[in-house]
Amino acid sequence: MGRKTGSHSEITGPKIRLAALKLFARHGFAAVSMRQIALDVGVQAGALYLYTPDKQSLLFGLMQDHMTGLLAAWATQPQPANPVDQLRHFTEFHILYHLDRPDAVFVSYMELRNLTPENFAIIEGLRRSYEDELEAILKRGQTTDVFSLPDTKIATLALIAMLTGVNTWYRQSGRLSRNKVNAIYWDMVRKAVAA
Amino acid sequence: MGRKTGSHSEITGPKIRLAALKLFARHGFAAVSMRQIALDVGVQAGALYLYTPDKQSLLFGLMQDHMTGLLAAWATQPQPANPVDQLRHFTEFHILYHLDRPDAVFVSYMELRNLTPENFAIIEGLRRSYEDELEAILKRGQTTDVFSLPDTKIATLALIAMLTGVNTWYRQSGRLSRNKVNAIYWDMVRKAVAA
DNA sequence: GTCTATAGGACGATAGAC
DNA sequence: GTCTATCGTCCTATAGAC
Repeated sequence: MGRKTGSHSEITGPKIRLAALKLFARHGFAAVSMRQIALDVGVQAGALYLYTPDKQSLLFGLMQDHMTGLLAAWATQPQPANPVDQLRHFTEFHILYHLDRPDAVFVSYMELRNLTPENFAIIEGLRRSYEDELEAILKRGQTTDVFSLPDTKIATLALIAMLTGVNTWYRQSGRLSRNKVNAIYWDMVRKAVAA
Repeated sequence: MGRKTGSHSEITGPKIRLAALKLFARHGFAAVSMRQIALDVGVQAGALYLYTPDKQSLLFGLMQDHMTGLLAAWATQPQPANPVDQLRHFTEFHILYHLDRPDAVFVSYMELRNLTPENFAIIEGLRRSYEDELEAILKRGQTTDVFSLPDTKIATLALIAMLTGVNTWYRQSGRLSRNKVNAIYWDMVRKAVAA
């Protein structure tokens, strides 16, 4: 209660990261001050620098963790036998993973231009790795003639853009369950790539 | 050359808007200062306020002009007879119009959160109007059984997200012509909504 | 119409007390 | 580990000279 000072950093680091993610998603990296983050956490601005060397590193860490977490989660997914099932699994995985982390997704897509060139290159590499996972599925289906695509790379980007778009309109209180959303998008994805 | 002062505002207004659009797209609204815009235009910061009451109005004007321009351009397009041709025409129109205005598109999609609530409501209304144009096409095709969609509203949002995604990767110097891009996307759009 | 100058405040980051 | 206090810089917006 009245405790104004003392050592209670148990979870200050994570709290800072969570507050920064929320505020960056809501107002944008450049529009959020270190003082606002500190206020949200309940510490003074100077205390933030015990946990991050600067504001840029805070942003980069959030984006890097999101992308590596996404890749790691996909890597542990079971791999169905045929390309159609693989694509369905990717579609559902992508939608659910992204719906679960709207702030991290938003920040990772919107704040790329606020990264230093070095940090930008790293995040772009991780994003490319994720795109390659989907493109590999499309290529396999193309080879076995279950998919028909004029350009697998562009199809990859088009599908990811379409699927990630869910985050711009989905609301938990809306008329559609997550399963229903999955079904609607899978119907379009399946047909879009079909032979 | 040496002219440092005097009256030469002939095109200062448009120059300010163009510079602001470029800088907002590149660095983000919150990260760009009025001084940077003035430097880019070649005037002092104070002079900007002859053309805009404040920074917020500058942003809002850019976004409003983009959205009203988009709606006006679509309104003048010829309307093909059947839903399939209408959808193909919308697909090509959307891709080309957006590829021609990457900065305005980027700002209009990324800076929504930097609008005041009143301005946000206006831009959202314009965006909704544009979405309604596409949904009307999908509904007509659904009625005549040439399209089969579980949910026309979500299909609308999914298609627009997919098409607008072109702007994230297209480069004029790339391997694909705009016509080829149109063809690739139309192939996927056509199949995605097909009965 | 544009300039110079500035008011008034917020910013990122650091230093030193506790 | 957190605080208070502060440095030096930058910000938006305005006032008044030309």
